[in-house]
Amino acid sequence: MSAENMFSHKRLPSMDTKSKILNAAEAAIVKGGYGAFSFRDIAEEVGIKSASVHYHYPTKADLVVAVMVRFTHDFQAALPDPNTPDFDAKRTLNAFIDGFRAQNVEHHNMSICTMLTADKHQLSDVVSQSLADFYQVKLDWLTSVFKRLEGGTETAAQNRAGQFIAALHGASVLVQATGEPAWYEKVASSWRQPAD
Amino acid sequence: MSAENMFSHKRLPSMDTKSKILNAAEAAIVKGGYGAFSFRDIAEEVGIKSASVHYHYPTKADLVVAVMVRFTHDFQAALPDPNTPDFDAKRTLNAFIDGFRAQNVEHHNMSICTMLTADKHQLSDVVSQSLADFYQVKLDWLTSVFKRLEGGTETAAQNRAGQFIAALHGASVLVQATGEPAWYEKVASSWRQPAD
DNA sequence: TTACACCTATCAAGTGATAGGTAGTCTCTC
DNA sequence: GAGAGACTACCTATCACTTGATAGGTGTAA
Repeated sequence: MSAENMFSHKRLPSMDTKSKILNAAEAAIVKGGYGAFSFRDIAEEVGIKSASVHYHYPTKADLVVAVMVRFTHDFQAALPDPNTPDFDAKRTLNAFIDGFRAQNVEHHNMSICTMLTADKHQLSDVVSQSLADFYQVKLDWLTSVFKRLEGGTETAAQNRAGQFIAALHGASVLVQATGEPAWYEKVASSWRQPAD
Repeated sequence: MSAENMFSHKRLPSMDTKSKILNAAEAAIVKGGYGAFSFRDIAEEVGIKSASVHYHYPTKADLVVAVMVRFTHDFQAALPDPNTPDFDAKRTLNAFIDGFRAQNVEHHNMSICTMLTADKHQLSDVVSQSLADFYQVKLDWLTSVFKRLEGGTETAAQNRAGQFIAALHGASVLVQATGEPAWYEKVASSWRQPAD
């Protein structure tokens, strides 16, 4: 999978109900977090009744876990493998920066993981775990990328991965809070890799 | 005001009702955001009835704006002036990093501004504005600090301020999401200033 | 006939907000 | 200095509404 496709795992308009529910829930979480959407909101978006949403996902925790599991899976599937000979670390990192902006900043949103993290105190353990799992996947992959990019120890690469994630997430907070999308590039620019 | 006191604007235990309400609301927002607390929660915390909270702050928007206005005011009052001769930029920046950790990370919370930013889609305009105002105060001050610290153009210092804020906020997201407080220092370490 | 995917109807709990009452205190006037 | 009025800071009670969740019915397809 090419680096440009990392964030472009779009869904087709016509899908089964379960997927439509997950799509609606994912969009709702991105927009307002865990507490800001209801089963009725999701139901209306999908075109069914709220009881039918409960049929597919009995509780809200079930629903949100399912969203995070799918999100993590799709995210992971879209990432190029840093352990292949033709892996281009610089291009991949730049593509990641662009992808993050395209998915979050340009849609005037924060990432689904930042939103759920903010709501962590009201999440059940299963949901918290699915969130932590996603961050682990992301951190592990970025650690490999930075190891390819800069060499050094595992710990050093891990720290760089954390700093990188923090920068992008923090940048999207800044954009949201100030309403000035330009902040994203100002923050991300220090992480952009020059072309060979 | 010394750099060490930037984040230590603590309230005394006995205060008037209005302040108690603001204290309770601030703590509640930090814990769960805009949607995760009710007038009844605040009332119980303060020891009055919910109608009495409405007496002091008619609507939820009024209450949250008051919280942010007080927070911004106290924050601003606690910042040392970067335009004095004896201003120590290095020490101030390190103290800021420590203060941010003490107030947020060590309490297993994210900052009140990150929380409200995540809820931005459900905030009324006045609340959004009070949030944006706070970020402006913070960015302006940090811009001055970085100008003292590194020199360069206004724009360069502004970018550095944004990168710095993003790093700290992103770090606290990472800490919350993973449950590993160590991430804060790993991210913040790259911003720490060596002693003279 | 059985499983599936929906539905209607309803529940108890919690929400922000309002109306209107009450005790205490302050201030002005005679 | 006593009484009247107004103001303050609470209260009880209630409103309309939304929430997550459940029970139980309906149609359809294998």
